[in-house]
Amino acid sequence: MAIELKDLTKRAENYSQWYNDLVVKADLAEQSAVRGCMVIKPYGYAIWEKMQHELDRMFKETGHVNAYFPLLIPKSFLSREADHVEGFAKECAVVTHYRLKNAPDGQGVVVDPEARLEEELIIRPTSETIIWNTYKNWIQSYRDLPILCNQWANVFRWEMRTRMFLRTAEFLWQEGHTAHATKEEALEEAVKMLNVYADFAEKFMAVPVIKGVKSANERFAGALETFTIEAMMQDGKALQSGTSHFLGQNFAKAFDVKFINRQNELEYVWATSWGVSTRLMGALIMTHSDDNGLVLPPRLAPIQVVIVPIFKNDEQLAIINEKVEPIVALLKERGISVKYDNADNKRPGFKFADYELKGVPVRLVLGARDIENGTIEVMRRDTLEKSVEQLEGIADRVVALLDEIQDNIFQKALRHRESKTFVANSYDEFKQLIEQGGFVLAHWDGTTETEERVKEETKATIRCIPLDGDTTPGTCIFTGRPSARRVIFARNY
RNA sequence: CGGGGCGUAGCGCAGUCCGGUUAGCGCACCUGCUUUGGGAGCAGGGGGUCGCGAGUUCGAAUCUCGCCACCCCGACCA
Repeated sequence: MAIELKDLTKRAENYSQWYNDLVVKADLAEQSAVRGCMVIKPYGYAIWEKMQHELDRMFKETGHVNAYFPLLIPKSFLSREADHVEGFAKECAVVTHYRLKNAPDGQGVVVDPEARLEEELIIRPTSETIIWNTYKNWIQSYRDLPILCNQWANVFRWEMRTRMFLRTAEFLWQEGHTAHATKEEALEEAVKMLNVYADFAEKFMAVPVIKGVKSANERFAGALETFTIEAMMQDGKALQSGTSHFLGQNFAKAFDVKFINRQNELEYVWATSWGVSTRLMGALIMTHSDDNGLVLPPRLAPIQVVIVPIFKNDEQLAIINEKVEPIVALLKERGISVKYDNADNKRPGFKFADYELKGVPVRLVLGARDIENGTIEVMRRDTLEKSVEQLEGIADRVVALLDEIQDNIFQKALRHRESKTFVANSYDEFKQLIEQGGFVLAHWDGTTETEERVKEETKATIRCIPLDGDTTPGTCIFTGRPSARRVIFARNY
């Protein structure tokens, strides 16, 4: 991990540069040889696994079950829903053949032209189509509803431009796909899952989010309504961190999924879909990290506590080992993931810097001095503050400290968002505020046309129409026409 | 897909303009000794199809053409 400390501040000035140079090297991910795809290294994957674990638990608590659907989708499926195909057609990878053969010139292999597929297959950019094609066979009666399935999978979108974690060609995600007997129930489901996402973001990732509805322009291809959670990164740009879609009967109609309702009438099924992806890793990194590296929320940190011994020889280490053992046991008892790094091939200073880079929330240091005094050094990653404390009862204080860190980084991110959230009452004011970065609350006349014009002129888009907050009507900053309420504008990733 | 940049050891780079000893430097790696409370010091050592393919030339990391990949800005998107 060849990170020059003196370079970090400099790198932080250019966020993307920092992001790639520091975070990628911090054992999280690296570009693979495949265009726009990423390798997530073990430490980074461990963070994703923690996220998966918590989300999966929350999905199950809300009555969902996991299933798995095929990676390859017949091309014709994509064209069934008009908006959907328009939204995804431009970024689909297509499988055309099923066999290779030895090259005629003996050099390597070539695609066997004899093995052309009758119908091309699309590598799923999202699974609505193949899932609804399957649901058709699962649903006959209102008694078969609702279907509340989630899938953990990879998807692939041939993006023109990729960005590590935020927009890779292949990414990991979960996609929930539900089927309901009534519109009300489907809408309720979409909102319920939005709330699950918001809870996860705030309680586990310690990332404050704004829940809202997307404007027609930013809506998911094929949805009637898209709900979103929007987070603000440290540079003031917005990041769409999760979406939940009310799909109406669009996919049911496209795939002819009908059911007999209680009145013995044939009716189309109502649908939702919702997803979060490895983009959340990007959100986590870009919300909390500092010049020393990652800052992970304790609830998602693969290693929550690291213990570093300071010793000059084996005898000293043996004494420290003895002291550390019960601490490790006590912490594990309390469900804390703890690593005791007593390797003698790296010096303490190196370990300190390394675990900071990896974002380990709490570091305990124990040396001969502490053994003598019955003390232990405690360092918290969020503030980098060190304190010397009594060894006695340290496990309980560490547990409390982890909670404190979790809360502190959330509050810090919240304060940051609040300090960069502005109200604009004129277009001039709006342009100036957008330029300095952050969320700008402004009145909008509700038209796609206005949104497009503002985007062209300022690069800012409507991130969402918030579900909560001020609903006082006013006049559009751009056209002066009536506006129902203020919406959030920002530049985004 | 348009504009710009870049590709040389695991990582970061110099060398390229103006072709010419054995392709360098820092970090990392290996060995030894000394060190160990904030990224250790000294000594020695290993590691390269210079992105790929053609071409020009007595000679190419260096010049020409083609291709590929990555980064940044746009358009597109989670």
